[in-house]
Amino acid sequence: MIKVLLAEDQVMVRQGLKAMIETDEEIEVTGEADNGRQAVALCEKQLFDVAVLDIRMPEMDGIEAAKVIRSRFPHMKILMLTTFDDNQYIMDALKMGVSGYMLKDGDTESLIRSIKSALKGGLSLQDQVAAKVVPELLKTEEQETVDPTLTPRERAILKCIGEGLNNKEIAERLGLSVGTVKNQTSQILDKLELRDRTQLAIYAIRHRLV
Amino acid sequence: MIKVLLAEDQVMVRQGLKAMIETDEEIEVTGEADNGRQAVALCEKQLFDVAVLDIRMPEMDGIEAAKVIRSRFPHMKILMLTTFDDNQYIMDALKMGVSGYMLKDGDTESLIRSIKSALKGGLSLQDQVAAKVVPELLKTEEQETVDPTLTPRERAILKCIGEGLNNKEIAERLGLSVGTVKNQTSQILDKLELRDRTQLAIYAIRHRLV
DNA sequence: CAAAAAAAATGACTAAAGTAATATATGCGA
DNA sequence: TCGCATATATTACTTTAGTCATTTTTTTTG
Repeated sequence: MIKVLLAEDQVMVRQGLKAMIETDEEIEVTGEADNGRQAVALCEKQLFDVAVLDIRMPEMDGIEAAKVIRSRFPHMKILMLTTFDDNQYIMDALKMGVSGYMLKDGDTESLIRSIKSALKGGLSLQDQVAAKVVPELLKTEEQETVDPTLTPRERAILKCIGEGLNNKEIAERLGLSVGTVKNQTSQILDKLELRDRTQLAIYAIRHRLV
Repeated sequence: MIKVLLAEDQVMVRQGLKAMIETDEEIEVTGEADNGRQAVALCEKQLFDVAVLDIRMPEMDGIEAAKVIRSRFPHMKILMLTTFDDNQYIMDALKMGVSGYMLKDGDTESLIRSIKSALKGGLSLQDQVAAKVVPELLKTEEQETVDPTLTPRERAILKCIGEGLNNKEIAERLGLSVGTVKNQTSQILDKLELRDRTQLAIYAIRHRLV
């Protein structure tokens, strides 16, 4: 039997959710809370497999509660429940490793499916949520294009600078003289309209050369 | 009626999928292809709403096909279908903006749900896939902790260095003398066991001070 | 208030970075 | 093979960065 803790401040909604969840005979709601603080308190008295937490609650909100539960009862899986697909909340929740982020307007089945999936290590994201959050996450991944007028050699040097090497080390690694490295560096500075190697290192990192 | 293009090289599997999809009376498979090239060719003759593409196909694989379809027929939604939850494929697919990444072992319903969701702008990720890919995406987000022995002033200087300022500029911005900035910089280098400001800039960026 | 601690400044120095003009190779097409 | 372009080197020079010992100023605190 899967033991679920349900935290939601609106009693009607909570009862609805409870009934909904318990239509599945493998799941039982063995604890109910009005707010995050109560939820945490319950965790200290009883054992649960999954916590279903509303994001917005008085006293202690769902994110805070999730944080506490995560650290004190690491075996528990956490599903966040919300009315809004607020971007910042989603990120915060995902960062702390919740097992799902559900909109309340979803159907019965999907909540039940998520509870079971959570226990198997899955992460349930409703399609609308995923559509919003994945591009956001990918944004940091995409690299800006580096100046195409840079020669391969110049790129190599730029990469070295981005690794924090000094001219002597770069010369050794690339089999050049220190003077050449300096000259090339000047070239690169010219092309990229930057001033010194520190700015080059920043450029290299921001353009994911390193 | 939703028009679906189904590309999958194994005929048996394809027929199975087709039957599966067409249990829903709103959806119709109006095109079938053995490989990516055929799929693209079909798109040029017929109109489809959604393309369901197997990742691994002869001639032109699903990723390639998706890329072409994405650019030539941007109104079409694309769902990737795969046996394996291969990380690299997932990333590639997500980057090009597919509407779903499904494992073949999923149930009938979920594929149908995904097709409909795709048309509404949703992104379907199965729980196992999401559980794998989201932490991967978050990894780049999480900041490493900066050395706690740094004083606020030192942090400020480190941040400036990370922005590519030289000592004079830092002195002006923080209302210090150039000499002080140099001294402080030496301090920071000592604490972080680094050699020069270029390495400091790299440190600052990697630790998200800038 | 006065001693101690912390923060900021100075000056003198060395090392490294960056600039610029010029020289020397090295490869490649006419 | 000549000549031209490109890559690499050399040299000499200026500027900036970084070190260190020491001093001044400010802040803290007994």
